[in-house]
Amino acid sequence: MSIPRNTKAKQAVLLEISSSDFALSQPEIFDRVQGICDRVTVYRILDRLVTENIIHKIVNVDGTINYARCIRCNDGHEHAHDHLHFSCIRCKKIECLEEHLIHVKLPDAYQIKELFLTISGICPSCSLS
Amino acid sequence: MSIPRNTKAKQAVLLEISSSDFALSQPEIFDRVQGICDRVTVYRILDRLVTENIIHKIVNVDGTINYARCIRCNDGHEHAHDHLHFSCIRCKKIECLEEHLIHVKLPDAYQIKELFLTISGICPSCSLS
DNA sequence: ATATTTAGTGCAATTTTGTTGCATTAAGTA
DNA sequence: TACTTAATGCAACAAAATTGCACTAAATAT
Repeated sequence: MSIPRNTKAKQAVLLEISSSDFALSQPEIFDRVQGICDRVTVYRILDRLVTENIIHKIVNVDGTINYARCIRCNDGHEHAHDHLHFSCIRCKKIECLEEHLIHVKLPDAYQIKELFLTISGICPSCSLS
Repeated sequence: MSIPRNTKAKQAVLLEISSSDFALSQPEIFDRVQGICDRVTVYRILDRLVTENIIHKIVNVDGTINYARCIRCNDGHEHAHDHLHFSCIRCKKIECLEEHLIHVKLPDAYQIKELFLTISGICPSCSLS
């Protein structure tokens, strides 16, 4: 297995994801690192960060893919994604609600790898306006 | 509001979805009704079937969108999607596990509309091989 | 500090997926 | 059988993601 390098583009992408309080899509990330690198590079960096267990991939209820830094991903260890995501249908933002862990019991024949619970609705800040 | 018509293409699409025991993607559906109608027509039929509450849209953990006939959708009534989907990472099939209903309590500021719980892993038939 | 190795990048081309406009067709009803 | 308009086909377009390949630059060794 190859040794990952800490490039300027990778740092910039990770910084944007880390400093956002909601999950970002590839176009949003590319927009925020404008000038730093190519569009294709953003795709490749995101793929690598996911396989390195540094960020995780969240699919919105409309099918758009978003990326967020997972609190428990910081150590780069293998882990299960077993918490809740809230997907606002108004502002389209996705929040990780880490405190809500999920436990589901299925028949033994099912080998569970990850849990993805996404709740769609109106988020608190959109509820106000 | 316009009155939906029961066209040959619509029937064919619905038949494929109904007779499959796992959720199908647009390309898979188009493949199975090959010759019956255009690619664009399949997109439009799927959209209509979703708004008519006859089928429902499930987003896979890899972002691909799949369509399935929901047991409780048969009457065409408005309803919440609050059951579990199992997404096999090997065969890529999605199963609806209707018997597992989910109840989550969030702070009042969150207005919940729909719940999407998708569990990824290896399905029983892939476990055997 | 310089050379070496190869992970990472940029660019162009391509593929896949989904959308839109408009003329034509056909399902349901009168 | 004629009429209304929902639905379709086709072509063009747009967006999103992927691939190949030559080139660049991190990280390490010298």
